[in-house]
Amino acid sequence: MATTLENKSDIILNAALEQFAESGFHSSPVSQLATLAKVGVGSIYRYFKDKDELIHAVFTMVDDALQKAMVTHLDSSLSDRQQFIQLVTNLIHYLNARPQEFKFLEQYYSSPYGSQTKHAKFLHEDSADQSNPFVNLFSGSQKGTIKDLPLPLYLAMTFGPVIFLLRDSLSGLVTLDNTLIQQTAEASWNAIKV
Amino acid sequence: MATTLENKSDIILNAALEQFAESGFHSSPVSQLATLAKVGVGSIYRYFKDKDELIHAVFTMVDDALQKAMVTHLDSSLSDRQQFIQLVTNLIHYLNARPQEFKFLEQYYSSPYGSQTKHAKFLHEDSADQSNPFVNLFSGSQKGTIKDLPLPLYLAMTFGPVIFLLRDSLSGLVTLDNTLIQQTAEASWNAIKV
DNA sequence: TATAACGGACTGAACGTTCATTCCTATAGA
DNA sequence: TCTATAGGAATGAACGTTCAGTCCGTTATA
Repeated sequence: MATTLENKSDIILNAALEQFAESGFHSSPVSQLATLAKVGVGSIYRYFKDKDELIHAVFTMVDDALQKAMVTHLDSSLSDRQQFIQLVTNLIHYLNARPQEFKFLEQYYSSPYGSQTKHAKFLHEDSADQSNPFVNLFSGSQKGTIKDLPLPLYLAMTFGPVIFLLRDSLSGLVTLDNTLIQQTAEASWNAIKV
Repeated sequence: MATTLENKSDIILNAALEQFAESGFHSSPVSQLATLAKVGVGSIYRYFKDKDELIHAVFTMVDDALQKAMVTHLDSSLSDRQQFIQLVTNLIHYLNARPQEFKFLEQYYSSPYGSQTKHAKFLHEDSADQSNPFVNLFSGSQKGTIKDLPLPLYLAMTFGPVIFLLRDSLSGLVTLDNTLIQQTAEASWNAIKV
């Protein structure tokens, strides 16, 4: 028996991502999610307690993939500068190619759902995790390669501009070509380097 | 005869701002707005065609005030560096003191409502407006004080980090004291200066 | 001045619609 | 046949919007 390529729960999650990104949480009736997923309404409630749980599950799926994408090719043999630019570049390329994921995250974070979740990850437990290449990078201040600034400011200078640009790219105001991506990564680096 | 301090339309707008910031557009029934504004439901529909128009009107009110706040003390006798830092500082102080305005704007921009509106202002008509101190500032590349970069990147480096930090401040992850504000403004400046 | 009629601002109960969720029937696998 | 899974019509709650009636300041009349 051939196993289905995706199990039903994943089919629902991906349909939900598409619909949420397109129409927003509140203009995405469960009935419509069901139609898009080619599934009965009832089936959605077999896999997810309610619509809220479904939204959180989509977030987890999207966020996990993003975390992985961010740190690819980020090995510690590279200079701090190279690592930083790699990270920013990863982030832009990944999200710019995935407007649905980006729209979903934007919406999630600026809604009651994401207000708790947050990227608090970086500000708390992870800070102590020495195996996280991301955290290691920002300890560069001890090596004298980046300024000694509060962690939240590193994060703001790294992610803030990227998010802003991605928004503009998504709405067609900007074309995020390789030149612009490189300029962005370097400008951010200049903001925090010594 | 003493005129009322606020007319009814303003009372409704302010109540709506408060409620929207607190609960989001979709968890703010018109009936609740009416209660908060101490007004009958019907009165809201005397001043605004429907809920959508009310949301857009709140945006206009908030955005106008923000635009003004941003360019205070921004006269062209100051150096480009000083002007830039003044602008970023203005922005942070203003919005950090007004969580409702900030939450509302965040929500508005990442919703179907704001997807059209956008800050496209800066990218289009205003670009030619020589009297706008904001636009003048970014022409500094011709004077050799800031790098020659695409306008969208200036905007991203200016507003991106600020928005990111304000989010963290709002959720209590960061305290935006004067030191941090100054560090932020300077880091952004370093990103774009020659 | 005293009284009556007018008209626009205001109100909230009622309406129709939309939605999340439930529940019961149909189907497939063992 | 028995059990687990899927489906979608039915349900009831919540919402945006309407509108018939009320209120009250102003104007006209005597």
